[in-house]
Amino acid sequence: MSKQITIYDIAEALQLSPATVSRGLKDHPAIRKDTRKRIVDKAREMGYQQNHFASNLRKSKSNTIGVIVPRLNSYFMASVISGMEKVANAAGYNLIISQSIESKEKEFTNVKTLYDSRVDGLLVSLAYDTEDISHFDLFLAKGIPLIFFDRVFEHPQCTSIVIDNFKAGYEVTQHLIDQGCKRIAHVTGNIMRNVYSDRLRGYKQALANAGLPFDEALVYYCNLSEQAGAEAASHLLALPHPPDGVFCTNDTTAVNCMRVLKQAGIRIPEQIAVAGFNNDPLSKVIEPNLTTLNYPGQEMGELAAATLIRKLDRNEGSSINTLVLRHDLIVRESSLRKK
Amino acid sequence: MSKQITIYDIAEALQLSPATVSRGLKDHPAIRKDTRKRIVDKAREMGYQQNHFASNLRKSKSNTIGVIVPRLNSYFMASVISGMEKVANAAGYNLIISQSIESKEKEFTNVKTLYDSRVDGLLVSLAYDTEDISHFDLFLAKGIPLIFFDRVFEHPQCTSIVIDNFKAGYEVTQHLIDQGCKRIAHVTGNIMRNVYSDRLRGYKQALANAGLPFDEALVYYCNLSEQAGAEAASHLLALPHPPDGVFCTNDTTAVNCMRVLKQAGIRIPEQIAVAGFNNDPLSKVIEPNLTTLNYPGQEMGELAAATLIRKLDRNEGSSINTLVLRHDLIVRESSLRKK
DNA sequence: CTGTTAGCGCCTTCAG
DNA sequence: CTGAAGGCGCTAACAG
Repeated sequence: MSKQITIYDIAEALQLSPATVSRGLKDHPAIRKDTRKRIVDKAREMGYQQNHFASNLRKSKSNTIGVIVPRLNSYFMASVISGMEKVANAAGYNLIISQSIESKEKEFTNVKTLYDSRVDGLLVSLAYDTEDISHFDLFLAKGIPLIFFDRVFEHPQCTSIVIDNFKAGYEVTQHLIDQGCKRIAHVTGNIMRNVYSDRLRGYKQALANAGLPFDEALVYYCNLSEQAGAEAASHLLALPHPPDGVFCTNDTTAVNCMRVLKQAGIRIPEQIAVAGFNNDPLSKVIEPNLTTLNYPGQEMGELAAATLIRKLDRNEGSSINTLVLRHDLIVRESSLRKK
Repeated sequence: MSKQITIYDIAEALQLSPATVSRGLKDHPAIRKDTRKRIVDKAREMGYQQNHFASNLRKSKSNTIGVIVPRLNSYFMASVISGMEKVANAAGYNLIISQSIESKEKEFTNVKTLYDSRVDGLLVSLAYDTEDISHFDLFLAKGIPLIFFDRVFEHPQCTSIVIDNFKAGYEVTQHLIDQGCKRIAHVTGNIMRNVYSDRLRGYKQALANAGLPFDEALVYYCNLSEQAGAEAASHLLALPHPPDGVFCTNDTTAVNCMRVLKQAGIRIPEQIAVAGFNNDPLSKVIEPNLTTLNYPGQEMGELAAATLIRKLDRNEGSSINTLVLRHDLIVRESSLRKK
């Protein structure tokens, strides 16, 4: 249990004042080059490590970033977190990650917890059923930066990091149309969330542009779980006039949808073409391989963290409100109909 | 920027001393029921929130747990973290997560960073190429609890949380043997890691018990990536005497192995049966569905966190050295040969 | 059962 | 360019 070295120990060893040592360890301009060097060298020699608590207490800053995500256990979210961790770590920040489990109540508790642990900023992807963001008010009121990613909320004080979900939804749908589909179903989540409403808009727009009718009966709202995918398939097959194409807003759902379709003896893509969303590893494994949309999770995580850290370090309220990442459509056999 | 309420404010409002308030906010026994209530009520009323930095500074404790994992972006690891987060959060601890990216150098840096942020304990799954755990010495020397999970290292001071990898490897292999396989290949990772060496031992033991010869040429060592799975398949097919069964130590590899085998026109499981490991969602999607071993990731995360927290809160060096979680074999079509 | 006191280690005015 | 001094908010002796 070796004793902790403090700046006082260094000061004593060097016959300096603690204040000077403190400055020497930083970038303080009013310190001579050589004394700074002596201080830094001695600090290393003695195995000094800063006590962040003392420093945080003094500065009221934690060097910690709070993260709230709906769920951690998906490939997409794991990639996002991985990206955030990488950037944050490199910049000397720590991440505190919490899961809302898709519930606004839990999200609310998480916000409070993170507030209490004095995070310097917040990176949030909203829960399934969050209606407003008043629970973030205590952050906004204090001017603590709040950045949304993926499932975002428009707010003048907040930056949003997204992909162009409207365009993405349009592209996927257009692709199915190009393959000759005339009745395209859409399996999606809670349209209170931008990601789903925007994709739905894109879907509708593509239909409209192609002169295809929009049929509300072909839109299936669910929680996008494995089971929901299977149920969606059963539901669509039971329709008086079943679809000849399905656009699911995530790959898990798409893949489970395909499974049930195949079990029902439907040929994919000849009878029903399928497209998913996210480019989950699943999409490369299902047969036929799933056409999907590449959602750059790692990049989104990196960008979100970098944006927040820039705000924190420069202490500036950047004027950027929305950052849109590039996506791309990945065409695979599940949607390639021989015309 | 509303002012922060401190225990002094509460003390003043209640005409008490800060010390009493501090005690009242805790479970301190020497406080009258009613004054405790007055304190708690007033604190809530004034919107008091504890300043953890001050408290940590005073107590030299951070209420933070450091986590080091090889990679975050797998379903398995995301489940583990999810479990840890749940337990830690409930117990008032925060997690600082860092990735070694399978490199011992990065792992070393992570250890230092976490040490500097004064985590109360460490949960670690070792990187691919870590040879010894001397870089954890500064933790061990200070008696900071260190718990390994999944990829563990035997050490008297550390608890390990694992599944019985020997038994698991044995069971998977035995299952393939039961299906009539005579030449079973094994695709695995760095056998410096217990998870791989134990499974290999189980594999060998099962072969031995069945009177089947062990053939080193049938063991393929790789990094268990998607690409490695594909390469393993090509390699095995090119052998003068190819296998009739393959046991891969993760599902990603197994699935990509199957893909290549299928492309080569091999019928699975008739010509070559395949089994994986982890019960990744992938395994239910590949066709035929992959026989695999259910690795309880979430439970492992929960158990690891709970074990650490128990140590921290009771401040006891429990005598338990290894905790073994239950696993089960999940049999699916990829291995079911009609005899 | 409650109050007094003395720091935890650091940073930041204010003075030299 | 460097030093002295005070305090961030909390807790744990030590006294009553």
